[in-house]
Amino acid sequence: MAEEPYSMYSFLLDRTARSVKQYAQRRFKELGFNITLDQWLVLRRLFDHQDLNQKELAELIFKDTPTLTRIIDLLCKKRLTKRKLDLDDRRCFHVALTPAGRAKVEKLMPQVRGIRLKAWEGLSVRDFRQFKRILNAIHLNLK
Amino acid sequence: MAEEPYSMYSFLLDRTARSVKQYAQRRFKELGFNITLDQWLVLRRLFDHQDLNQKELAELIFKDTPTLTRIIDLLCKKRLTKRKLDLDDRRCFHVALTPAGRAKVEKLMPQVRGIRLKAWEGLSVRDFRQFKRILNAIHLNLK
DNA sequence: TCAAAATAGTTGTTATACGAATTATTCGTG
DNA sequence: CACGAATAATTCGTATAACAACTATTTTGA
Repeated sequence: MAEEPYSMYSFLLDRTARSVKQYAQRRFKELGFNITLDQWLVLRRLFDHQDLNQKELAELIFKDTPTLTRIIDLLCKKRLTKRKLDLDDRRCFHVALTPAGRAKVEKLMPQVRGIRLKAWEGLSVRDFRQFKRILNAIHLNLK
Repeated sequence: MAEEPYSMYSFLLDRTARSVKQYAQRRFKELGFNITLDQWLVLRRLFDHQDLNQKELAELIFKDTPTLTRIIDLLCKKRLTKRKLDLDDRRCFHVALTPAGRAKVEKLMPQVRGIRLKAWEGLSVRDFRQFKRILNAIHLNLK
């Protein structure tokens, strides 16, 4: 667009984000992971941080609480996570991996790294720094 | 993550894409546009290219045909677009703006530009070129 | 020419996205 | 202490996202 140099950024951003998600989802399916990418994000965070409540978890992965509730519902149905009532604050649940959930993260972690790296082929660490800086700047502009 | 320099790119990408969409959606609502951002994308393309069929339109905005069908359904219900049967190929519909749809695009265009530019505050044309290059590279890696 | 393949669009299912409203509980302040 | 405000989680409604299956046409290739 001649009169508007930035006009396509939001389209490119959205398109590429969906490409990445779609590719990962397809590979997850081909490899028989039996979880979605968003479910993976939750499992991965729980692997590093045990005993988060849903609010904290939602903030970590930048999703709202209704969305997180449903992801946790699905993960609990798959017996990969469990909810534990916080006796000090009975409004909260603490979410934790089950042994099966922990085993799943350990098993999938190297494969997920491979899937993620595919997108970055031919790009450098320097590119990554630029990319990160710009994405963060956009995000902060809209806070 | 120490062992994996690129590990957060997909998270940042997805988070920022959602920030942008969410911000635009909020402003659309505040300004009483009464359409979604995705519906806007369709209207905007139809403004430049009359008489596309749904397949062509889907490719332009990088969505699949079921998703586009549903967006067009909503736009037709709002009387902003109409479907016209192609007599040469009766599998196709041509989609066009109604007069109300065209008027809406003309009215909203400058406001949408303002919304879009908010995200880019403090960033340069040079940043945009980098950003575009990297997004396109990722997208092409996953084709 | 005519049956198989390809194509445009729709419908169904599952999951995510987001705002609004609701419930249960806890906090803050008078 | 009490009561209204704030908070954590859930539920609801609508829209998008992806994929599979389906219908109706058109194209193809033997």
